[in-house]
Amino acid sequence: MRILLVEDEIDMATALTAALSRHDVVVDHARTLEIAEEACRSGVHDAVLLDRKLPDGDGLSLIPFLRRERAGLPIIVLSALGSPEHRVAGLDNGADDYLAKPFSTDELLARLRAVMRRPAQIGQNTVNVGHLRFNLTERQAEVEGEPLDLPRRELLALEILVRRAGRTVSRTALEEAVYGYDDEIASNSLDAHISRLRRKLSGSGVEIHAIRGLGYLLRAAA
Amino acid sequence: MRILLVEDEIDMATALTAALSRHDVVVDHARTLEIAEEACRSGVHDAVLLDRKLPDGDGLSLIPFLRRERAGLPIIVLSALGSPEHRVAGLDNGADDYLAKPFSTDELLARLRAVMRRPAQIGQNTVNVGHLRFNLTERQAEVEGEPLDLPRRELLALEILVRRAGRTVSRTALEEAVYGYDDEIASNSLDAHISRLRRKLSGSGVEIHAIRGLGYLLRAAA
DNA sequence: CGGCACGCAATGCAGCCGCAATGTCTGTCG
DNA sequence: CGACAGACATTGCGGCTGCATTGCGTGCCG
Repeated sequence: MRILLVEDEIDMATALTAALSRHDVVVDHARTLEIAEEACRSGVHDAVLLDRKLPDGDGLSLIPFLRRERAGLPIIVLSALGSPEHRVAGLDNGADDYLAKPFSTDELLARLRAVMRRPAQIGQNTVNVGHLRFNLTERQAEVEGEPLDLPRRELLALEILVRRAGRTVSRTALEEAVYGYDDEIASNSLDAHISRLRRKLSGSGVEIHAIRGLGYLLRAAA
Repeated sequence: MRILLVEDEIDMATALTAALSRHDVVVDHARTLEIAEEACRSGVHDAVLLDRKLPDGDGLSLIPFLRRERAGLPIIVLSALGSPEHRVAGLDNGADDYLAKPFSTDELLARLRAVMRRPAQIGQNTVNVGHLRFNLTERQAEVEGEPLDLPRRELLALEILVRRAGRTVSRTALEEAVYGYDDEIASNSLDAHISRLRRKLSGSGVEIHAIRGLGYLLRAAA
């Protein structure tokens, strides 16, 4: 686990870093909003711990940026401003949790864990099923790190199946995704693509089931 | 928004219900773990507020059940036990947030909002009966997490039975749902589907009763 | 021109489902 | 109380539909 700590007081930062390190959390430290923005761009962090009183503004003002950059990134506000009004402000500005200083390190860690265990890969653009990983933005599939080159139609079919992994996808929905609206296909060529996909996915821990009369369904192999 | 409040102190419960109602939150109140379990099965709630000291045990013991029943359902623990150790215990038992009494209603509401805006609870339009879970939007049945693949007609029959779980469904209503309006069936094939369904549902804690002359009824096994 | 993608058709196959035969139960009536 | 009738349960069979797979031919691209 690697987190970004946005905090200007050095003592606080070093103490927190030490405490978190003892629990195998890697901490990157940013002293200002500006540095934090920069650090966040790397996209390597699993969560953000955010102080409010910073040299260049209120920590809360960073949240919209974080949400735009990395929707779903857990954000916990750490602040000496601990009144209910402050807490509400923090949460309603988009933070996932708000912890008033002083706090116990154990509680911080527990809240980190709580916030991290929510359904991770939503808002994130890669989906894992079995040993298959599918990057939705780059439209790239890989099996156990090995990139899997697929022809266009098969890729499109796999994409929609993966997007709705574990749920049945109707045949028409698949056809729409694979062929688009323009050219309608009057044969079983979709079945052919599925067939080839299956072969290429054998051994990836992923199965494509046919639900007779309803469509197809992709899921992790039993 | 509709939430389940698990709390045994009547004063606390009524005060909370009143406060939440003013913000358009519908509150269902359960006084014990047992009642809470039952209420949760309906699957209508968007979040759970959980007290710890309950007549029949620690509220935390309900969390595994909730997670099994409705993964991703937001859970906020409300407790007079407010030490860091207690908080850590609550969070590490699977709660999404932990709020020590006394707390401000505004903060509770803010935390509710925070916890609810997390990856839009995947359209969980799902009904639980016994160990059977039926996802109405995806038309997918599963028993204790294990997906249950059903052929079309059986699935349609199960769907309408589940939608009206605990109430009898007339034979004609079933036929309409299963066969549609077009082709009328002149035999007992519906009975056959029910029969096969029953076999596949054996051990799922669900029974399909025949109400002689009236129709069928699905409910949790005794 | 060689390779790849893909539409298409042919063939094979599995399983769903309608159907009917037979069994079981319940309520009613003589 | 016994017998019958009607309703539901269960099971096997078979046809037919819909999916799987493969091979071929065409067109696109390098």
